[in-house]
Amino acid sequence: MNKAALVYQDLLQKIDAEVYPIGSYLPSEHQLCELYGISRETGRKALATLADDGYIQKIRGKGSIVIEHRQYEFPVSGIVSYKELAAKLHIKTENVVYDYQPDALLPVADFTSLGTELTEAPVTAIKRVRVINGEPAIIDKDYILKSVVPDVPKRAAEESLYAYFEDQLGLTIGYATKEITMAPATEEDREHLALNKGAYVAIVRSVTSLTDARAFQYTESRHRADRFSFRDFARRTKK
Amino acid sequence: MNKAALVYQDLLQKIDAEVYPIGSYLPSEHQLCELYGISRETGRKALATLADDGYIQKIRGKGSIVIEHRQYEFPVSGIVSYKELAAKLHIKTENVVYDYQPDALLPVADFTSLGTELTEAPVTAIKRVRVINGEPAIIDKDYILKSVVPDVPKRAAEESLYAYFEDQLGLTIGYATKEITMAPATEEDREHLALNKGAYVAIVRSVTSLTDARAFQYTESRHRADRFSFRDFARRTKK
DNA sequence: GAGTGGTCTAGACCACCGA
DNA sequence: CGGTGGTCTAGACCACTCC
Repeated sequence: MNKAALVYQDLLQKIDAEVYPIGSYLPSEHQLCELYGISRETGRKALATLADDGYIQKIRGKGSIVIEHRQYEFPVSGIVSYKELAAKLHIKTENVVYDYQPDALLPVADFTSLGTELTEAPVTAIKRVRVINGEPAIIDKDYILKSVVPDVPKRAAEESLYAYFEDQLGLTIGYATKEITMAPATEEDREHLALNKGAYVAIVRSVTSLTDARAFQYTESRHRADRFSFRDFARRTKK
Repeated sequence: MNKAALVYQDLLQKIDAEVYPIGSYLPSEHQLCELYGISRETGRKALATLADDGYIQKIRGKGSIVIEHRQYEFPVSGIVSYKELAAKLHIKTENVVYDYQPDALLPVADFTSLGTELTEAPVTAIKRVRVINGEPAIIDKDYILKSVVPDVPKRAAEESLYAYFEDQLGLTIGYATKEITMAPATEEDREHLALNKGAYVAIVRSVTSLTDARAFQYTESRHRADRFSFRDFARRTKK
């Protein structure tokens, strides 16, 4: 880990432990240099990351004040493995794979010099129900490009896909785009999520890419409306 | 505007104009120094912002590749004034204020050394319907602390609250936290959004703060489910 | 080996805040 | 006025990619 990340970790831990409670100021940038034996720009990088993540607000002429920050929450936020979240929140969870197709096809948009083009790409298709504390809460439909991950064992889907990609295959997840919409529950939703007619579901569609910018996974998550919650922290961009 | 922001703007404009199309590489950091007459760290800051915003992916040893990025979308994304968005998207929009209380009270969580405490704070309370292309789409309920903004003219609510805060009062918006949930439409929702019984609404609750970390506005937006869409770009955080 | 991005430094000048 | 953060520089060393 680099110096800036170490300072970030240390400050964050001290914020959580209320060494620096909400409303108080962190040490000044000059003080951080002395405290950690770093240059000012390095300390500033740590502070910038804390600000990006919503933990502090920097105020010119005054200092960096600790602000109320978002908590870890369930179940949609950034790119965190479902299993990682469940472990952090001490939630009993289980994945039930109810459809597994190791050789499926998915229409994929290709960016060519002439524009977008639709082609069919070989994927592994997996449908799972996330059972939280004994109740079915989410349906996940995953489509994983075989050109990047040739084989996804059913066992990996029952455990954690992310752990399989990162720990077993050594892939590094880079970024994802997500879209949240909502719609009336379908027959399939009602069956697997134990919903009544007229119920709604929140739908989260996401495309996940590696750090080398290869998109390799498309996911559609369908959440019970009464269990769905999403939190976001946003900064005002200068005009 | 600072140099990094200028370079950011210029690169972004060239990405939009497909001078650097999706899948191509931006000039290297060394080349950026010569092109813009800047130091490397300044160029890196511009690139880092582009990466944060989801326009490029930096690949060590190779360069900065342009990736498919999220478009401007309606109606919830970052902190952008509703009016700003509508103008950018060329949408005909109108705000109908159907409730205006210049002297209301709102329970507010106070962070004291002993923990959180609930107190009642004087606010201006405003309820509006956002009419998009002639159809009511969103209810906004705004509560603005009188300790920060003593007076909110009804006229400002009909135009743009953000424009009033920033342009008229000289306040600078810093950041906001948002939470998205969904629930069955209430009687009030059905009346103002022209919904049937059994319909659902998406609810976006947000707290907005200034750059000096003073929270001053609480907003609850209730969206027609069939019109609601939210997009997000997230990077995988290193473990 | 040449070129790329990743990290870090030491120092400079500026703008803002508060006493 | 001293202390704070905001910006920018020129240079160094490293890790990685590709030929």
